Amino acid sequence: MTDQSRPGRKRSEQSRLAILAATLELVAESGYGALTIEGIAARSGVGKQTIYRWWPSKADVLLDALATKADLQIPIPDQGSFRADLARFLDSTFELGGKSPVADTLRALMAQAQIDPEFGHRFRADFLLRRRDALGTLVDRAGERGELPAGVPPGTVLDVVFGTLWYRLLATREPVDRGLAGELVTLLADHGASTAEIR
Amino acid sequence: MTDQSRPGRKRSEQSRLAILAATLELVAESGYGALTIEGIAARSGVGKQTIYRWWPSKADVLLDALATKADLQIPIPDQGSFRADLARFLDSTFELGGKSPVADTLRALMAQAQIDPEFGHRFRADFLLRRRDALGTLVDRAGERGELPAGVPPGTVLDVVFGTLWYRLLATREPVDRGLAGELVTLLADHGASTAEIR
Amino acid sequence: MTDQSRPGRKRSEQSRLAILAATLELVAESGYGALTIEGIAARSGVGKQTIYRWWPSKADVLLDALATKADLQIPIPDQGSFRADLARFLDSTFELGGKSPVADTLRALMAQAQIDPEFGHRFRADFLLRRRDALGTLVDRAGERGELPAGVPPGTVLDVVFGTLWYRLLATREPVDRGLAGELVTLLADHGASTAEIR
Amino acid sequence: MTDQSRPGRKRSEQSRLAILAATLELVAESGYGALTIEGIAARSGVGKQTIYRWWPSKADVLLDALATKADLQIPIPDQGSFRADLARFLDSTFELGGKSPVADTLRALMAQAQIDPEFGHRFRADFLLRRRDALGTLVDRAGERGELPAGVPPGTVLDVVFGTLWYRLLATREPVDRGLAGELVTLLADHGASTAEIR
DNA sequence: AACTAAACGAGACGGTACGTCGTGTCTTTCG
DNA sequence: CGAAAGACACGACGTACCGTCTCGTTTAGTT
Repeated sequence: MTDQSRPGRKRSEQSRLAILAATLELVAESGYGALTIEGIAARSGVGKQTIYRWWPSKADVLLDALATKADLQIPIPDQGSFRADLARFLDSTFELGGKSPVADTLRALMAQAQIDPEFGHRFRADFLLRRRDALGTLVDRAGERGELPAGVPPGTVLDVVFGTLWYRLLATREPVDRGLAGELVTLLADHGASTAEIR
Repeated sequence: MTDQSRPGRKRSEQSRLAILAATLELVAESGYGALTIEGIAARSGVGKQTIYRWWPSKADVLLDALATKADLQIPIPDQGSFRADLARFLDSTFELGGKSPVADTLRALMAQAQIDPEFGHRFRADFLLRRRDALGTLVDRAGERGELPAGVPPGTVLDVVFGTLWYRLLATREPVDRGLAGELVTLLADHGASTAEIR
Repeated sequence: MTDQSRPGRKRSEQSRLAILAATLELVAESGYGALTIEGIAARSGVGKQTIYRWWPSKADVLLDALATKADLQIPIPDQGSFRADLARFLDSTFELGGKSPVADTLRALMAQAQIDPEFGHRFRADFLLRRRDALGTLVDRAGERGELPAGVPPGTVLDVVFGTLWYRLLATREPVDRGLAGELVTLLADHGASTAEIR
Repeated sequence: MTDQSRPGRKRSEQSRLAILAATLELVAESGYGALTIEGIAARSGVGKQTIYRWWPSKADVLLDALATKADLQIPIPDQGSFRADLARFLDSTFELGGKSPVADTLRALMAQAQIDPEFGHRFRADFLLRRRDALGTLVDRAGERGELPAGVPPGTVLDVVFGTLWYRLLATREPVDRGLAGELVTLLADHGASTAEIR
């Protein structure tokens, strides 16, 4: 398969982990703006070439570090109602991504994705789209059940949810927490329900 | 005040405009990632010091260039209903910021605001908050009239609107156009109305 | 003795020759300054370790290549007179070392001998001294016959001969040919003879 | 002329001297093989660019350092006889170039001239040819007076002198001193004279 | 009109990081 | 166990920009 046994020394898992750990440390200490390949190599006791061999940019290292450290798996709940499913999804998403170390990293990655187009493609495909698809499953189910707000396509519902989340991260820096989750649920999932009740 | 007549040569408006023009040209040609103070100085035929004298960073130059070229003024409509006001606000906002040269610049500035904290403060205060406050006026009026969705504070309405806009710019790269405007109006302004009508 | 049958795979003569051939090719194509162990290994289809195992430096590889390709044996003539012996020695020496591919290599080796002291020792002992000793035999014989210029010790005669040769190679880049050979013979071997004739 | 006043900051003489001094120190401490631009910059407290701006290679820096520190001017004696002039020329030449710090540097430069063809041209034109021309003046004068060995063109006399000097420096590492000077005078300048006296 | 003060272009400066190349070593698989 | 393949830590390369600092020049007030 991909793991075919070739001649030559194998990739050092020890170096890989040292690089990812050093990257997170450095970002935590001095911020993404001060992150350099040179610095990662020095901190992790690794040659620069070893980094360039396996990652195309420092942002990719950071994305890998984030994915390796924080398990970014997204549970896709199925509790019968969009209201409940969305609430649970937002709670676990905000729990993971709303707090300082992870939130800071996400901000930096989204920023770098704007500045470096090649990384932008990778970030969208490997990270943003995955999470979007996870929520997309919930929203599609809700659509089939008629639980979505009228006149708003499913894709736009996704944009509203993730947009609000990212806007708080990037622009207002207000907390991304249960309060916001509740308000989004109210906006997107309660209306249909209450309308139904009215009928 | 600031315009006090001091001895010495005055700031050269010609240089200022050359710098701003060169900045926009360079971003359009090669993207923000390739923008350098060195390059701006060379393109505009100006000494580097002249740039450092008047702007704290290249992102500030770009923000200035954007503000000088594109009039970023936001009309604050008042047509009696939130539905109409929001629609008009979104139309003029998307008209301005949804198209390529301006949208690219906004992306870059939002990115830089994440990476350079000092610029981040200025960008939020000088750009993001101004636009937020403009919409805030509409939303506050709507709130007094009871036109907002129940259970969603005004601030969150703002987050939803701008969040969705920015998310499309930054993450999905789907068009930010009248279609999206209509959907947001439906989501945020129709519900209360129809509810009111039902009653 | 050295050829004793030891356990393990034997040194590959094929690899050895491929390395030496690749070395000469690369020097001919791009000059000694561009010669690298990495390049030799790539060109010859050999692992770097195989080179490091058998030669202490790239200059040693080149010296080996030169010795293997061009037979650097020096005939030591004995025709009864210093004049005739020196002439023949110089002719065969210049024939071999005065022309482009060999001369270029000799220049590079002499250069490297200055920069890398360890190779310098080997180069002097294995190459320079051998040739010097060959001529030394002739000069010693001439000394016993009283054919050397008065007041010039045998060692200095050697320095004059090889010095002039090397100086043309290294500094003036003028041809090292029969003309020069004749002039050296005149300078070093004719004087005593003509003086003898005058008496 | 060349000193035309151009706009912009002037070259820093302080940096120039610090670079040249650091270069000589480093060569003296660890040898030319360990000399790096990086090291010179670090030792002299200068940016690397400042070195690259003014010298094309580290060998050029070293040549400049040698020329600036040791006055390499060559007095051209004129005492009426080749014998006396040559003796004086060799004495002052050997005095300057035969001793350790200068001799080591000369070895390195001659070596680098073989490996880097571009530096080779400069070294020959700026250093070797100058010294050769100085002695050439003496030899030409001697030629007009009939003081040169018969059958040996003036250019070859120069090759013999400098060749012997360089050969001792590069190959045998025997001292380059008054003894050698005397022997060269005997070989090249006594013969004609004594022959003349005999007649 | 002379003087002072600031902005200007040009460009050298000390730095930092870049991404690449080559070194010599080590590890793995194959013959 | 030699030899290919190739990953590794290391160090230097030469370049690009950074932000600062002279320079000599130009342009305004202020004496």
